[in-house]
Amino acid sequence: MASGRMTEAKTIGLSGGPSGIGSGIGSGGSEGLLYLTDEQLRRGAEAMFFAYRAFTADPDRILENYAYGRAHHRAIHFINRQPGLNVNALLALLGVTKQSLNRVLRTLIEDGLVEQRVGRRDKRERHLHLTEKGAALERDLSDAQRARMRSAYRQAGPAAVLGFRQVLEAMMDPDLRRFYNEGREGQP
Amino acid sequence: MASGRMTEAKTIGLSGGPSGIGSGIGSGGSEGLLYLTDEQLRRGAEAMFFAYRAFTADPDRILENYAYGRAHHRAIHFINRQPGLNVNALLALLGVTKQSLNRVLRTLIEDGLVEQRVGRRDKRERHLHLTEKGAALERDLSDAQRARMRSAYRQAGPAAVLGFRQVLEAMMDPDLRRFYNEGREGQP
DNA sequence: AATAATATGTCAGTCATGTTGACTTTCCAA
DNA sequence: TTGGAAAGTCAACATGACTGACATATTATT
Repeated sequence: MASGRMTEAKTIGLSGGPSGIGSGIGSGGSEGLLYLTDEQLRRGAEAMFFAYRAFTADPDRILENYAYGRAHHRAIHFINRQPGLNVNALLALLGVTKQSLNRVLRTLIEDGLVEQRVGRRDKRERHLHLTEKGAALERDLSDAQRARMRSAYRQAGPAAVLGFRQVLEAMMDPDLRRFYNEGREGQP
Repeated sequence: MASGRMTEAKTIGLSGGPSGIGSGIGSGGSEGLLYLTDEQLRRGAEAMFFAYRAFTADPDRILENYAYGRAHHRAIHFINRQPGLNVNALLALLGVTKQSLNRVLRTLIEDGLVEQRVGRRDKRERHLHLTEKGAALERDLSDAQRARMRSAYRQAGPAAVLGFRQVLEAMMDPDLRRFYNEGREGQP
């Protein structure tokens, strides 16, 4: 029982009217910059919120059947993406403390989803790998997540997808953007 | 002290090499659907994760100075967006239980950021409004968030922004998409 | 060889935010 | 007048963050 989402929670059904907050933009000139108005940006933020919720909902549902949560999913994702990475690297990607990661990692190792290998060059390091069992869960989770992504990509089309990724990339912290783009400088 | 993020947490500094997971796509024909490969979709998911983290980081930093967290931000956002909405409507937008919302809402009301007005037609309903103080915090928070969004939008350009929003919209749950689009069927 | 620094792991305590379940009060509507 | 809806509350609990302190290997430096 990891999450246990949405049982008492209400489903939608609004009532009120519109609001009208949006206003001018700081940086002068009217050269077709309507997409930069406060209102447009507020809408973008709201879209991020709603989309992210949907984006995490499918894997969360799967995780409920295990004793795992979103934190486990993230760890599994990055270990799958970069097999053999060490704990510090994973820590940096996840942006949490080692105490927090440790709890997650311990259960994954105990349950035989993740394997630690002592570093050859530096024996202090533990290199992380998914076991076959771990890889199986990873596939389950990312299949579920990809299903929604694929459907959204299809609906929006390749040009939109390109823009989607450009904006997301521009939003990231530079260090993470670097990691995100690792080994594929060519493709946009 | 709401969040208290990033003090012990590490900064980036990776080591390992690339992985190479991506594979074929389920749905046959090679009609320029390279953007739908598993690897591309995995990358999209990762981009969502990194971008969302950056997206919430700025308001989180502001919230640290108050006794508030992200949950308060979300409540304030929607009350600002749709002044006068009732508790049930807010519940549906946030997707949490009323007990969970209540805790947040109570502190916001006690601290004088949110005002409840008894419904005129239905006196059971409480319509929620931001006070001047609440509106001030909302501006602070959304200014911070918008700064990053604006910068990302500028870097990516109007065409990318259009695509960005199309993909996010396609990812949302239908009910929330309806709310998201409320009162602006015209504009894309 | 001794010492410092690094990588990892762990214990203990706290906090924010989510959850269930049970129950009350107020009020609308059939 | 009675049933149900909207709101609010109490209590208990889970998860995943956090801090601080400390232990153990192992590598790097002096």
